[in-house]
Amino acid sequence: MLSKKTQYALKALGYLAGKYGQGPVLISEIAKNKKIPIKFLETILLELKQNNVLESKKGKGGGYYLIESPKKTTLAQAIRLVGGPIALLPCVSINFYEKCKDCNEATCGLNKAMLQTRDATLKILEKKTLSELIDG
Amino acid sequence: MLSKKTQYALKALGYLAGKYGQGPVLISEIAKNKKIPIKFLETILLELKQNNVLESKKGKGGGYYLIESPKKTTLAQAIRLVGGPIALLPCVSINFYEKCKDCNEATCGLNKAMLQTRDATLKILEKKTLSELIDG
DNA sequence: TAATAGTCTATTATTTAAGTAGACTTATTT
DNA sequence: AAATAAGTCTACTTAAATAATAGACTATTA
Repeated sequence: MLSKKTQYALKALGYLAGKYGQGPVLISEIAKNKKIPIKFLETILLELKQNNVLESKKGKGGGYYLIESPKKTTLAQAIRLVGGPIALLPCVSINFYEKCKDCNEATCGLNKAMLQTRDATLKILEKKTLSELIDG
Repeated sequence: MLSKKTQYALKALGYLAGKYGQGPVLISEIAKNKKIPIKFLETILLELKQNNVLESKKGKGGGYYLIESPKKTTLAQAIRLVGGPIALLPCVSINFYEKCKDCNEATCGLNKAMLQTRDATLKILEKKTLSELIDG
């Protein structure tokens, strides 16, 4: 299961995808529409900005907005940006890999099963983009 | 990512699958071989017993063992038994379903994407059984 | 220069993971 | 049959990670 943080990030990105090209969007607007705790959302958006997905503008008329077209970012990329592993186990994670303490990956049946599910999941998440998160 | 508890449960079940039909196995033996904190493992095995997957025998010569052949339990079932959701979001989980606060599932693109990944994952995990977790 | 809106730092709450202590049960030994 | 050893079972405590809150600070616009 994705963490709350990752879920909120995807929701927020989806909302911003729907407003792409229309200028900055207020944090408070995103929070209200997507029912996300505003202070938590602040830190998430800031992190997405530091990862060069979003840009922000301060002061009146400010807010956050997508730097690139929603079609340029895949869901797999978006999930990883906020620290969300996609694999079900660390030993089959590409970006959050950790070796198992107890098993030999070459012979471990669990590793094999989880590798297959990871590949199946990635096949989908690497095809879909933020543009598919737009409502309607 | 599966919780530690779920990961440990799968490891332990795999170990017991390899010893199926050979009588009770000590908690301490499983813990040592699978590098699982023994007290944490105790509670996990107890839960699996209460869910009618394992049986135990107390006293000297005691321990835990699988009730049924390893081929009878799928990985999907095993993961769910110890409270591990398989889906990436609550709104697409079969056993841990929760409605989203902010979206209409019929039109939500995120919901749709996550449904697809869940189905792809289940397709694999419902075919594999505990017997495939046996080492070697 | 006043109001607006993002940025940063610190703190609190909740959940999950791990560890500890001891009671209870069964089987073996004498 | 009683004592003891080997094991599970129950309750409680601590630690770490995740989630949520509060408030001061900085930049921008009008």
